[in-house]
Amino acid sequence: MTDRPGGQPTATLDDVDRRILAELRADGRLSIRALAERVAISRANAYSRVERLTRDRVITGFRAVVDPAASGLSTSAYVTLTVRQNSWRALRAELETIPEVAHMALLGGEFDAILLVRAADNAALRTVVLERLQAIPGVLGTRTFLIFEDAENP
Amino acid sequence: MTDRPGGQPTATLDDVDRRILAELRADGRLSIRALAERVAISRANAYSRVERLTRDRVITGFRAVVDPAASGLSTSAYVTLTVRQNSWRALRAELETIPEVAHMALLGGEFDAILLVRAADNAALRTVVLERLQAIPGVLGTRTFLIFEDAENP
DNA sequence: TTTGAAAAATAATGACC
DNA sequence: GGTCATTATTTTTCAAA
Repeated sequence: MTDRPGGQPTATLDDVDRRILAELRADGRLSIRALAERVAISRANAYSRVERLTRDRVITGFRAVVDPAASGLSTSAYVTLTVRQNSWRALRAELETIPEVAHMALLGGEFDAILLVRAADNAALRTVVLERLQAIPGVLGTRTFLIFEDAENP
Repeated sequence: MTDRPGGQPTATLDDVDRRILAELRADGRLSIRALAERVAISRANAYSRVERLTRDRVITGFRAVVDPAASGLSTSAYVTLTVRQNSWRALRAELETIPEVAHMALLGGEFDAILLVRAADNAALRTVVLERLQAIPGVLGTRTFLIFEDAENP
């Protein structure tokens, strides 16, 4: 059995665990009662499994999903980065200070990294790209792809 | 005041609303009590505001965040699509049937669309790209960018 | 909007099978 | 793992200011 960076052993999830995760991804506010009923296990079992999954960092959090447009973020874009070094840690730390960066990924291939950026409007997007991203040491270039429409799967 | 597709009027969010959204994005399981305390409003006020934000679809759901790697999805990639027509609705409907597609976006620029794909392993990713995505009518080509590491912001 | 009160549901724990 | 019982919290609604 291998270990993950967090130190917890890589749990082997059984079918019940997977069903619990599916239910909680669909509705993170399910009560333990309702969860246990849907997965057809006891409340105590549901309780201990959710606790274990949370402790082992399989479940990393519970979040409200907010509609970006409805909450004032009307412009979204994917921005690819070409960077000089392999200092992903430093780059990531830098990117985490930019609230408009919703998701970041280190890539293989033509682009070194790609960012999902959500901003209030085109001007704010422009500011993020030109004044924040291109100001980061090591960032050699950016390309911006405006998002016309997007959706999560579920 | 404009209307959004859903039919609800575009709510003008005040500062209290924004603080509520920030708290619930950080912890979607905050009790109304704790939320009211953190935002420094009454329970009744917190209750009615969360209800309104949910009714107006500013809050679109509550989800558990599951670590893809820890839950058995060890390979992630961004896959760009070049598509023939502008039938985004049909394409989107097709993509929604592929569970490995976590996020999809219709783009402007060199690529027509981009997908965040999370699969069990490289073989599963290959199957998704070659047998599911390239089998969709109208999809002319794909490019796959493997993700070495990724993170949400918060 | 706030505060207080109160009923119903749920969380959380422990004892025991 | 499951079941039962118990206590603490929270939700949810209502009334009053």
